[in-house]
Amino acid sequence: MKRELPHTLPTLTGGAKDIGPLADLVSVQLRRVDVLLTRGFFAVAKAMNVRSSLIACLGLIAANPGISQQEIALQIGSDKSIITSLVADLEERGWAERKRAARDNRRYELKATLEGEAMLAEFARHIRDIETTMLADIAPEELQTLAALLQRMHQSCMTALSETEKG
Amino acid sequence: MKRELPHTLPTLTGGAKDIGPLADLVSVQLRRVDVLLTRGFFAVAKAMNVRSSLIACLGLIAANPGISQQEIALQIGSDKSIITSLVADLEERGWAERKRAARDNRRYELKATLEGEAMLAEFARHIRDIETTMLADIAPEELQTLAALLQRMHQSCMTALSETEKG
DNA sequence: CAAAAATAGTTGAACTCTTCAACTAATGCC
DNA sequence: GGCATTAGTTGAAGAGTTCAACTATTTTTG
Repeated sequence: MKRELPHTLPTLTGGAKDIGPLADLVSVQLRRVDVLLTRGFFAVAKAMNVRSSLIACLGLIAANPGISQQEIALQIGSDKSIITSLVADLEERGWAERKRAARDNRRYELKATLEGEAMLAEFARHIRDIETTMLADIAPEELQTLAALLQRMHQSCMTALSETEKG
Repeated sequence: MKRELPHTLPTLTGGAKDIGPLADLVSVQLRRVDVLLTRGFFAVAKAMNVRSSLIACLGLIAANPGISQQEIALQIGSDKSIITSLVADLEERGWAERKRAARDNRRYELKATLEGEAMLAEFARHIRDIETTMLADIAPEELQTLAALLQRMHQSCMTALSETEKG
């Protein structure tokens, strides 16, 4: 039996430390929480014996049937060669299928299987449980506010990035 | 000159995709934004020729003079062996110093040099600029609300984790 | 229409980062 | 004094990423 959590947990020695002169940066604040929440994500992934990137990949496929590997790579922000191995893995596990696109024989059209969908649902359920525990002190309305804000932040970032790209 | 951004940018093919059945998870929403914001962080780190973890390490040292490598490892959530190489790197660059603790000759007491502090300040300035651009659509009050909420979320996560640990 | 350019996907090599176990040295405890 | 614990170092093994080269297919274009 391996360790359940990917990192040694911060043991809060002497309470929370000052995290330094970068503490007022949004990206630092965000990451600080993300690191903790992601522990849960990794723990579940490990318990279910999958790479966490596999989940992200399958999630995209389930939500966008017919998506190509190239599009997944762009969406996830990784190299297409990585998607090759992820999709192969998904296929072996019977969670996704790929068939050549009718109109373009280079592309694969990916879709999730029923088993894949079920697996995603189970995964999501576990994560939800962990998040409920971890965010016990935060009111549901606050989480809704957060979700809406994060949504707009994502949009704002994407806009800025795409302008940088062409500019 | 290498690429400025660590990943190929999502090219928004056909607008934002549905990210799937995990979309309502807080950790997924958070990570989605974090990934984008972190691009800026990595870009600056690369431009200044440092590993981003080096910055995190130096930030902790600057904020907590006399901190030990062990404590840094706990705080960052990585293995102590990694801190060894990070601190060695910081020392070579003249950004931090280590001397043995008077009361405990096993520990190092780390502190940032003036150059280290200056470097951190410059780094923070660059990130702030990027964040300003990326989050142009978000009002300052909203970012303050976010910061406060993230602060409480972090606290809530830490509490939950420490209970899991002893329970 | 044929040649050239671009796109989807695969493969493998180099690189980085992380994890883990083994080791030294110093401290604390009975 | 002997034994367990803690701080730090080192190196090997493993996972993940980047990158370039390659095949096959489509699109562009002269």
